[in-house]
Amino acid sequence: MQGITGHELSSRKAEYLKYIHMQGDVVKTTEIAARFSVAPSTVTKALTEIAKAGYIEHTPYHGVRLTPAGTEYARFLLRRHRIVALVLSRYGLEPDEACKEAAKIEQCFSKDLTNRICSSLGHPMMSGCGEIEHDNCCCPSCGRQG
Amino acid sequence: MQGITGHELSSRKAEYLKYIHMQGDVVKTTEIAARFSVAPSTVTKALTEIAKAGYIEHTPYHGVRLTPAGTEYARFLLRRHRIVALVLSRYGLEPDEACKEAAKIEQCFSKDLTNRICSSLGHPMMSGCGEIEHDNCCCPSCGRQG
DNA sequence: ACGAATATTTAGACTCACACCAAATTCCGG
DNA sequence: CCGGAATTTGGTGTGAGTCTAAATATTCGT
Repeated sequence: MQGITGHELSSRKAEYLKYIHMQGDVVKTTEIAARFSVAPSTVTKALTEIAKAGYIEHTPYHGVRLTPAGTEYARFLLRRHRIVALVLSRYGLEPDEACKEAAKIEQCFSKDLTNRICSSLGHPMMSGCGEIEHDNCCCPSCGRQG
Repeated sequence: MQGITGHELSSRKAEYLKYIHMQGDVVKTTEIAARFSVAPSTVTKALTEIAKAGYIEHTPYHGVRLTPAGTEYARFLLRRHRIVALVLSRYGLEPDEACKEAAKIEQCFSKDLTNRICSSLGHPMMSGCGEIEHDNCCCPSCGRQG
């Protein structure tokens, strides 16, 4: 959690990781390919690289599963998404719009920036996108740790 | 102004365009290359493409100058930058930090999103980054037009 | 347990954006 | 008008993402 900058994975790979996290347990290549409307081979290549980065464990032909580092990273991605969506909702966007727009811009927010905003908002527990977990928030000034 | 989405130019080209706008009048290839620390040939290539998109007029060996469309686009880019910086400053970032961080994330903000935020903020006239011009704001609900 | 259908991976190729270098070209001031 | 400086051209390389076709592995039904 210390080392995360928020830019370890490209935005596409981050999306895959978030999806894997949301599905929980083992996720198959085809499932991801269908969800993102890309060829299975595209997913295999990305998965191989995400695995090389240490966020997932890839058992060829049998799917992937998050590693502890992957779980931590996915939680950060989710928290970031929700924080960004929450910010947007403060500028008049409806929850679902905020969520859609957040998905388009969240990849630009570093972990530090996310944490500063989170902190400034008083570590909110909810956004229009769902509950915000602060397990890995580690904003320097954050009292919440799990 | 009607057609701008905010994603017509890649972020790198948008930076070049903003720089050209800030310099005013004719800008030379070498000047841009020096400012961004890239080889002149890299700039020439980008300039050719920006010209093809209609935002600048490129007279080979003599530099570039914004077209009316380019001026309009650059103004949008500048307004977007300042709006984003202003938003960040509302979450505890100091003006210069807000400006730096805005530079990193602004390219993700579509014109529509920028306008919604601008509108929600009441079409502010200033940000830590400078004066915000609403000439081309054209937020549907915006009364300011120049 | 076998073979077909399905799922997955591998290999090769493409695009786009960005960058570089070296060579050719153009410009400009003495 | 000539040479140095600026610029452009042309060729290359990288990284991310995508695709197709072919190879390979798994799974399921009989």
